[in-house]
Amino acid sequence: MKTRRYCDECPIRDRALCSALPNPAAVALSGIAHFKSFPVGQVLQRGHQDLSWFAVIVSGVVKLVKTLPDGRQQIVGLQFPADFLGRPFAASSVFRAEATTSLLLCCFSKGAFERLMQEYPCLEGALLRRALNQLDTAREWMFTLGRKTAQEKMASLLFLIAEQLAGPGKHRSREEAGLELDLPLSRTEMGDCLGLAHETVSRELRELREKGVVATRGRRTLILPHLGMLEHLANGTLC
Amino acid sequence: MKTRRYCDECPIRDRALCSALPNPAAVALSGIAHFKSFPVGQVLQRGHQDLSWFAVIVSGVVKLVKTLPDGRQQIVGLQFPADFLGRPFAASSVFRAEATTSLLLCCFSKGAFERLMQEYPCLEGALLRRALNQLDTAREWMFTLGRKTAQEKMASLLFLIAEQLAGPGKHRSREEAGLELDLPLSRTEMGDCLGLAHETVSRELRELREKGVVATRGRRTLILPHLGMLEHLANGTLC
DNA sequence: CGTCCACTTGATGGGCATCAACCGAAGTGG
DNA sequence: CCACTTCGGTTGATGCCCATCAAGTGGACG
Repeated sequence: MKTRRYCDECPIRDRALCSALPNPAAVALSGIAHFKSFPVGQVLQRGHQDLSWFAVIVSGVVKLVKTLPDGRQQIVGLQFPADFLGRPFAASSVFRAEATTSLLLCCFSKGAFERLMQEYPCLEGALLRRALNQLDTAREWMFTLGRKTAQEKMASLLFLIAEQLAGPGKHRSREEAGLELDLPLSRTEMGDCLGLAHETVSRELRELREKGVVATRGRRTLILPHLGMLEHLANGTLC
Repeated sequence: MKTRRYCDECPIRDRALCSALPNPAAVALSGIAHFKSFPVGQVLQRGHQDLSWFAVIVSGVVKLVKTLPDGRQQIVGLQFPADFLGRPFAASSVFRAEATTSLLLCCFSKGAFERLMQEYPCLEGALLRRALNQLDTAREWMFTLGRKTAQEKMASLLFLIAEQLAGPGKHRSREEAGLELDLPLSRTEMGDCLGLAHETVSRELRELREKGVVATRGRRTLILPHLGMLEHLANGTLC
């Protein structure tokens, strides 16, 4: 479950937090890191409970969820490989964090990480850049939630997933036959991202299939023959 | 329009960025600061255009807006006194920033501020704390947009505004007769915050008035006789 | 082979958008 | 100072998008 690894083999070495640090800080960081793996559905953090670790996602996807006592749920963040997990400067987070796929994390203990932050202030700078990017992403998503139609929402989500999982440098498939990827979310989880019912997700996915923008194989495999079209649908710049 | 002031008189001195800095950094920051005022509706930043300044809001409210070519609009952020404006580490912002009230800003030139960030790394830490709080706020709002009813949305917005404008230490009114404040937003702007039509905002406001949770005087004055009730309505923990 | 669960598909209804008319306050020009 | 315009806001009528309820399907797994 808990192992040390050499950073040289790390698949996200080029994009993760550590890549943004000058050498001494990166080496110090690697000194306190441990790899851990988790199964699908593993709860990494309960809401309003304190948090004794930080981590970087090596592979897999994590959802950040807010739930109301009456059962209403909304996914307020998706974290992909190279993203940072945890909430510096707060004992707890108000959101629940849960693995939507099997997961490999590069973990740091809260104490050790914070000591490192004091020693190497550049770490704060690197975290700031990431936090600001997350903020931009969250705000873009607020538009999606508030103003887009169900179909535009679905297209937006699929496009976002495609960008993250098969983005620059990660060609999981031959480009010609269309991009192919494994969906890291169930229909219900997609609905929770978009403020939609899972039935609506299913229906809109069918619509997209009938439009030829999307194809599916099984429940979790998605084929995107025309990313440009998908992006236009997502942004309402078509029709 | 552009004046220097002594920080001692600054009404947000206790909460703004500068208050989080050790003395030398705070003094250096004050050295590059200039006060500027702007009228209602002033556009501070066009989307996708570069940004040559940073600022802290001294008084007034700023909205961050995303607009689609077809006219759909969503307010993705509200910035209140003591909040930071600007987007470090990016030449431009994708969002438009506009004053929803008359405004007083404490401005810094981008270059001078960035030089200061290199000299005093603690500045980055202070910005990181603020960015993470903004991120939490944005994510809470994503739940509101995705899963709440129109009435809960209205209650959430009024509660958020009340917290910001009359929060800890800012008693604008006698507590007994109910909290009283000036709304910094028009009906349409409230709709743009909530993903609602302005007609719906108007109707839900009437509902809240009829429930006795809210009273109004004129178009912009809001009276909140029962903040606790409002909070419960906002969170769906009533009914 | 049977059970379970994620997913799909259909039927119905409600919440909110949209369109339209009206109102009052603030500003404008004569 | 008053008619006119403008604009933000309110209220009503209508309809559509999507939630909800319900039933059915198929794949995964014991």
